[in-house]
Amino acid sequence: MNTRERILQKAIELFNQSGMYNTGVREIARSLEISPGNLSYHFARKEDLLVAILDSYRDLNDAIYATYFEGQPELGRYLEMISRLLENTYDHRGVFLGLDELRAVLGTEYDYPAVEEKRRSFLDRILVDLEQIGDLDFSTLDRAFMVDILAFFQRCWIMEAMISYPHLKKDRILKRYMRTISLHFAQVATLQGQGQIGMWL
Amino acid sequence: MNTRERILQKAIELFNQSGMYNTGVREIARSLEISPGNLSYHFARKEDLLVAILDSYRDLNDAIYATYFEGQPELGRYLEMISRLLENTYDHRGVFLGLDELRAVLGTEYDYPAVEEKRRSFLDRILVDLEQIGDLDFSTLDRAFMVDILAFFQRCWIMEAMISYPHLKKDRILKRYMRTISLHFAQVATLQGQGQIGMWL
DNA sequence: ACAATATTAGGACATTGTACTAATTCATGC
DNA sequence: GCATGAATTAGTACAATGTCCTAATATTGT
Repeated sequence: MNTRERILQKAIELFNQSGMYNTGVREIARSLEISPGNLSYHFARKEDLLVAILDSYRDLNDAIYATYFEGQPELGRYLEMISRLLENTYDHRGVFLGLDELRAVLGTEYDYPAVEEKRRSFLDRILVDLEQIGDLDFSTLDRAFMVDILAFFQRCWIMEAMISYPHLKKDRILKRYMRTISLHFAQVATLQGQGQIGMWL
Repeated sequence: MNTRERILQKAIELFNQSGMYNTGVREIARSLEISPGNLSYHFARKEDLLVAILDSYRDLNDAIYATYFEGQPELGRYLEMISRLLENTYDHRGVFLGLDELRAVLGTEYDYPAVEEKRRSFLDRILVDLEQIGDLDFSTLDRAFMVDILAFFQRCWIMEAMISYPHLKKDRILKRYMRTISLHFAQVATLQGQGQIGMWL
């Protein structure tokens, strides 16, 4: 692991621990036993660290989606994928709490609308497939509204989690929010689909 | 308006504009034409500003709830109240984006779990009333789950709004999220209730 | 081996939040 | 009317921060 990667790893760790604003670049450098100037060489601005972490987050997310799309559509598999997405978000939670900086970066270095659009189109495609194989049924609830709900949930849950349940362990938090999202799916699941939800409730 | 109130007002304005972390105490002082020392006298730490803004937010929220509870329960009145709650949140949005600081303050000066618990109990009480008068029907969707959904929404919408739609005007944003919440109510509204939702869609 | 490039260390700089002191204003007693 | 004490204000000092610059060292390619 080269220096750049070590810095990134440590930044993620410290940001998750105490937040972006409470973690100084000197603290990152000190805990890696490198000089501030060295850190500054690899990441000129603190913002660059944030962008790099966001990239890492997005790459892992993409890989998780890719694995799902390789196999057959199935509600059970989809929920499993969501749980991996939530875990990835949790592991990068530090950057999602520095909203002030995040806002500054979005729209410049990081193309957030594109990420958002991809998320929505993936969601829609997945729901269509799940309806086709008979796991879901959108006769009582508009599919577009379901996409809205899910997209909103996936964007925001980590913020609520860190504010409302900062003391809970990772497992408990993930379990809690997987339960919530499963309840949403229970609303639109067919009998066939219901069978694949039970384990998350 | 005394100096303390002027500072508070300006802090809310500047925090909303550029976020907590991008607004220095000297900038607040300069735009009020007072000395940094004077500001430091009224608010020793920047955190104290945040706490004061949160207090202002909570007081206005309480007043809005109080007005609703003075009258008769009705879905239309409730939605109107929600729109006022959303507006109040929007007007204090600056502090909700400084999540790092927010987390530090919550649990010490500001009793967030209490606020949260109050919100949930109010929500539950309101939904019970609306079911009783025949505007809502919770035979298909658990009322507790509806409380979860609404509480989650009210906590998080402003963060999504500032990240996803930073360019939109206040009116458009409020309209958008009132539509979303109305769609949630449409799921559990009786025919009698449906009539009071239309104007928000 | 040497030249060119990449990496590292150390420190300078402006800016930040905060703390301190002295000056000024204000309110309240007589 | 004025003296006294408290409240408010201004100005500045301080440590810590993010950023930048320069010189030294390590690495690479030929």
